[in-house]
Amino acid sequence: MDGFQQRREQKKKDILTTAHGLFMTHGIQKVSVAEIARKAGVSQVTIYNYFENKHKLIYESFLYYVDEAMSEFEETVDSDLPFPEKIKQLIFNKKQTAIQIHPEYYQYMMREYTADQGNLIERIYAEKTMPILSILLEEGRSKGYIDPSISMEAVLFYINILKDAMQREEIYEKVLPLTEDITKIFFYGLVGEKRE
Amino acid sequence: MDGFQQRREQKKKDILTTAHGLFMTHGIQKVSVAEIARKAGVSQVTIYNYFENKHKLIYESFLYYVDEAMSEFEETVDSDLPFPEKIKQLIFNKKQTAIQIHPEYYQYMMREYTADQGNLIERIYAEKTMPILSILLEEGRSKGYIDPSISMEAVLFYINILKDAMQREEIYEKVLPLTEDITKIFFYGLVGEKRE
Amino acid sequence: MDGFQQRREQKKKDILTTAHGLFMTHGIQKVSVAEIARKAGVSQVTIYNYFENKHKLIYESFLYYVDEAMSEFEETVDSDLPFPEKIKQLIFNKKQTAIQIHPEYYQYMMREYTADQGNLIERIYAEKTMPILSILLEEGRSKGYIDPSISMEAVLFYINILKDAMQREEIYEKVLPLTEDITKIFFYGLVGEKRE
Amino acid sequence: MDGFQQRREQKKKDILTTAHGLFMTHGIQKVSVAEIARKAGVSQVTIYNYFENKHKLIYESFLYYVDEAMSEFEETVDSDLPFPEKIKQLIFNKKQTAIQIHPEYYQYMMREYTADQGNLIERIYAEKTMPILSILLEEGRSKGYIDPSISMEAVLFYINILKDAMQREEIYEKVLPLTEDITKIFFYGLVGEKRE
DNA sequence: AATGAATGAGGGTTCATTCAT
DNA sequence: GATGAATGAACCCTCATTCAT
Repeated sequence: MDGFQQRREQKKKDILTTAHGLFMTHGIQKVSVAEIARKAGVSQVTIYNYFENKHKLIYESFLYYVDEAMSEFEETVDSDLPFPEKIKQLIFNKKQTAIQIHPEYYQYMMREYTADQGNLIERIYAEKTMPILSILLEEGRSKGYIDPSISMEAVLFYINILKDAMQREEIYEKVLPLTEDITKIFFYGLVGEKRE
Repeated sequence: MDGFQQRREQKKKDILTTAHGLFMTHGIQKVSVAEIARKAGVSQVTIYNYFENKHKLIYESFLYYVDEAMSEFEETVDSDLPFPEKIKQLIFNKKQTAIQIHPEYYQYMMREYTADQGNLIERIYAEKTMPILSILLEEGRSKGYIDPSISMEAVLFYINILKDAMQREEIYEKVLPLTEDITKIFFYGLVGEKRE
Repeated sequence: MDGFQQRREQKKKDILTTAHGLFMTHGIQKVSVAEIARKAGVSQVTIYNYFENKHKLIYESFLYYVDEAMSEFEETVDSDLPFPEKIKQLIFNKKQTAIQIHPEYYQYMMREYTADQGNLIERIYAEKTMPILSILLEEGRSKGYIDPSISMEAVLFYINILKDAMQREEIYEKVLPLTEDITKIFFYGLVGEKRE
Repeated sequence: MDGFQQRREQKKKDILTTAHGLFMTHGIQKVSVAEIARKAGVSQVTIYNYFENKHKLIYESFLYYVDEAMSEFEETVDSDLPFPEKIKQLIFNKKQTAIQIHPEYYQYMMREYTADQGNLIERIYAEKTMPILSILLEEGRSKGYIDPSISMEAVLFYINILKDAMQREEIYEKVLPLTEDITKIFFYGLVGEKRE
């Protein structure tokens, strides 16, 4: 990739992250292309040169974000933390964008891509999330942390919704003090750990 | 309330439910006042006569929805189902709007009312959800279903996120077969029910 | 039709004629909706309230124009001028919009409506122009002005292209002095009237 | 002209014909410089290097087209076909771009060059079309095909409008079966050839 | 109280044209 | 001389809101 290509790629990335940031803060529909352009320091038309559509921009910004999320996710799973720590990190580590698709995007993608690429999201889960996750859960099972009768899907579901909740600033702040309780419930359930 | 007032109230309710329905299906920002007016069979101006703003309309539509949700919630709690059934119903009964505030509204409210009424949602939780929920959880504790060392907030949190997930059509469909597993995890955790 | 309707109808007509006028002078694509609005003394949005689209506006403006043209045409045919005079009037009377569809519209309609309503224009010819014209030509034949072996289509074709040419300001001016010659050719051809 | 110049000239011609082709198919205003560049396989800027303006490009493309038309026209006139055949060919030979200026250009030129070069078109007629045509018509007269009392302008006018009509695909197709009738009218008029 | 009509402001998108390499 | 990148201006269109009846 030569200098041209590189600068182009860089600028594209700049626009993408600017857009993504704005989308996350103000929602997708409320952010105008003009605003993105202003904040990214380029002309509106430049954005169109790179992305053709607002739609496409959202789409690519979404993919970009998914990619980032996935590599972070993989990193955690591959790390040599003890299993419960990995789980905790997955759920509570705010920096981690991972696993879960942010509701803002989710809703947008669902609304706009129902027929065609609605399965896009399913594909991402099937091809990216699940494979990595299954490694993690296998580890959990083999080390006796996970009831083997429980399906992987159900576990993923819980991790997802927990992660999802943590993504929301307001919730995150409020439940941070509850970290211990939440983890406890996750591992031992409402009934609690009362084997003697 | 005389006939006039009644008809007025009725019309207001009509507009409210029409609006709410559209908001849930197409998102809040995508629904125009004109569309609501058309579907409710009134003029746009009538909507303004009743609600002053699109903002206010959303706001009232939100409150209306919360109220409905709460009475349904209360009903379940007050019923004489066994405790685990109540929990299941809370989480999986699709008809139940209850407890949880729909993400669409949530996001909107958060975005628009940050400073002022951001606490509105907190107030709803504090004044409506929690009191009812605490009754339910007290029952759970007294009947030995809940580890007493776990905070009510944490339990509410779980119920909330589970409920929240169930609100999303796509998720609901996919996890319905997982009902048993999900309940199991909720009561006994990842580790599973393996006492002595 | 009550007062409301009437005023509405009138305003619609105003916009229509304004638009038509501008289209004729500056071409269709060069005229912006904003310009029409300005010249018609209404807001741009009002135009959209009435016509939904620039496309639709053009379309209706086209139909409006065709209608006008047809009634003028009919009037001439029904008048009690002698046959050659009718022909002359048809061809040279500038006020007459008649018969022929203006090239500007023609091209636009053709370009945009190829598949669907491309036949729209043909339909207009078939259902409106031809019936009236056939009356005229029948008269011409019966009075010995027209060689009966010549097809009606061929005559219509000539009238059309002559009329068409007259619609163009620049040509009209230049050929007005040629009126006699042109008529002569039309009736007696290049070879001229040199019988016996 | 050296190799450089030649290649330059060739590229210019390529752009010109590409542009001309697109103009004829989609209209002048609807074709963007970007589209021409893409189809001609050059950069947009290259087009600007050669033509300075879209305007100028149109203009040159117009001249290019006129030149071609004229040489074809001349060829026909100079050929040794019998006079009526020449006329027929002039009118009906589709390949012939000749004499007549295509309405698309005509309108555009008229609209943009009204004051200044509006006479450009007149000049073309005066300096190019008429001289050639007059040769043809002289031939027609001398051979008894043309009533000498008819002005050359009037004849040119007829040929023009006939040619013009033939340029329009839709019309061409429809009147091709009428060839004989149209020619007949052209030579003998409506009244028909009824000398005994 | 209710409506049809009207509007200012703003959003996405396209285009002819210029800049920098 | 040729190109990829960038842009200001303009265009079509939508929307929440107000006016007049």
